[in-house]
Amino acid sequence: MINTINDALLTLNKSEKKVAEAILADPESATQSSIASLAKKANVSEPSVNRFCKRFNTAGFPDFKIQLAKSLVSGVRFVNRNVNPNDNVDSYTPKIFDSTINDLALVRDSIDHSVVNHVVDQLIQAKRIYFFGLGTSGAVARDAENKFFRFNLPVSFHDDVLMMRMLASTGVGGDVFFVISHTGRTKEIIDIAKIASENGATVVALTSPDSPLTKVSSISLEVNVPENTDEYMAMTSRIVHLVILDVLATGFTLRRGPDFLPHLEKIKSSLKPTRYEKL
Amino acid sequence: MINTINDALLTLNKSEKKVAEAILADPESATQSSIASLAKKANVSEPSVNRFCKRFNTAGFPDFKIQLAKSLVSGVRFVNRNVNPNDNVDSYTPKIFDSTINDLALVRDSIDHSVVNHVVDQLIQAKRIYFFGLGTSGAVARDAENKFFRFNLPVSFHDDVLMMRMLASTGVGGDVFFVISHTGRTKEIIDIAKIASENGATVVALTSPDSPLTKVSSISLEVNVPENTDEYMAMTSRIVHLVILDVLATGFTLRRGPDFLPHLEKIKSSLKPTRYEKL
DNA sequence: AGTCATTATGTAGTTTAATTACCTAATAAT
DNA sequence: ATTATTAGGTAATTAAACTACATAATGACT
Repeated sequence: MINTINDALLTLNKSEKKVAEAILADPESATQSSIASLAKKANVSEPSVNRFCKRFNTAGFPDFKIQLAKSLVSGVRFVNRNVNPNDNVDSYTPKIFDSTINDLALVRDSIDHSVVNHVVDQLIQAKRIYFFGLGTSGAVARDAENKFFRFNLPVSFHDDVLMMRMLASTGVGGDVFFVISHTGRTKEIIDIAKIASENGATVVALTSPDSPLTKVSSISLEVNVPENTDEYMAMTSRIVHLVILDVLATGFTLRRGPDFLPHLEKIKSSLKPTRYEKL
Repeated sequence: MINTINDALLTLNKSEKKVAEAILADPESATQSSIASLAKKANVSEPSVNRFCKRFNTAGFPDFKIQLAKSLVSGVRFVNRNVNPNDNVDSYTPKIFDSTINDLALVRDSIDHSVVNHVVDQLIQAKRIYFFGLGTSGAVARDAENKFFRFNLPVSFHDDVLMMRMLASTGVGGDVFFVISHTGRTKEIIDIAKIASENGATVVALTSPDSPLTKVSSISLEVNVPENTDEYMAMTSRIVHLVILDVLATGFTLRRGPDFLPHLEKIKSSLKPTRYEKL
């Protein structure tokens, strides 16, 4: 809801914009105020508030309040301010969390489930899976390896472009090259994806929409995370990527069916002797 | 809310009980109906509904509806949070996102800011930073390296216990060993932290509360993420760890002050030639 | 630049919803 | 059985929300 309002900000009229800003400034209190008090706060008339509500496919103000209240529950909180030089621990800590949560919620609501399903199809059929990533995405690829090796099939991650290139050139049908790149514009990575693709291997891209990487891939999981314009704010795309890999791993496990669970349990319990018992 | 109403059922009057039952029969529709229609449905008068609402510490019927609506959102998400064998893409995808978001929101609201600040203190003073982690936490450590090397000080990550042990044994004051472990019970890791600590180095732990690791560390960032009991659900602690490292990096950048920003910009732009231009 | 069309916004009135005050019925205790 | 007390409903009041209409602002086309 908050995101919807935020997105609509530019398309709104002057007074509707005022209403939007009044709500965004303190969404929680908006859910508890009357149409009159909100109108006053936004310096507009009551019907303007009412029209604003109807614009967002709600029956009216009370219904809007309920929708808004609901949307606030999920832990998603709106961040209208970026981290700035005057922030202290108490202010920047929740900001970082909120912006991450916000991005996750955005992707949760926009991700194409059919593509997810299609990628799971490919992974299930794979004879071998390679996770490729550079820099930050290298850490994501590493995490993916750690997750997917549990499925009892040859999995590896690589963050060395020469290695990637060699592997891509020896790729065959049945191999899945899972290429992770935030920008999708890294030349080396695109080259490598192209080589793998030309060899008949399946190339799955986890990247941003309409990037050059998507054009040389068999399937693309396109994630639209707003670029961080300010220097202080962290890059959240890698977190979103990790969660998407969790989703894929879950889809994979479900496809494998319940007979597969003992195998996972075995891996889990293999670590027991390395740890101190819980009291 | 639903549970509260359910619990109160026995203590309620006859007509209030009718109201309660009418709401429990279809809570979702209750949030969308007027006091009149709900009264009619429960075969009571409107003031009875109103009295019912006030009994639950709400301002009145509209406020009650909002509270109820809120509780339904979180309730539904919480109860159905676990992935089960009957889930399909459309159901497991938002579940994974939601559980991650929930955990992030929990930690956001519970993390001790003074500890965060203290850790930033230590990192700022560090002559050298080592990030240690095994398995999944290895990927987190790797990501941390990628983030902190930008601060122009010697940073490395390690996922090899022998290497860690050797580095810990040569640790001195001014070194910060940043040890990441979800459980905080891995014997090797605890040994290593102890060695580093005994050598006078600073040991920062990113782990779960009251774990053995916290006892051998100088400072502990304690993260309480519910253990994943079911086999399907992914481990979200590593995501929380990554966000906490984002928070620390942000704190670090802010401490360094605005004079440091050009340095970060330099690193950022160094990657330009590796990428295709954005159209 | 002026006129007309269109959209935006506010005012006032109407309707609907919610609350309060009060009264009657039911229950329980003496 | 009578009275105190609580429960519950009716009706009146108040407040909130919505609608219809009027005016203002904007923009397009002479």
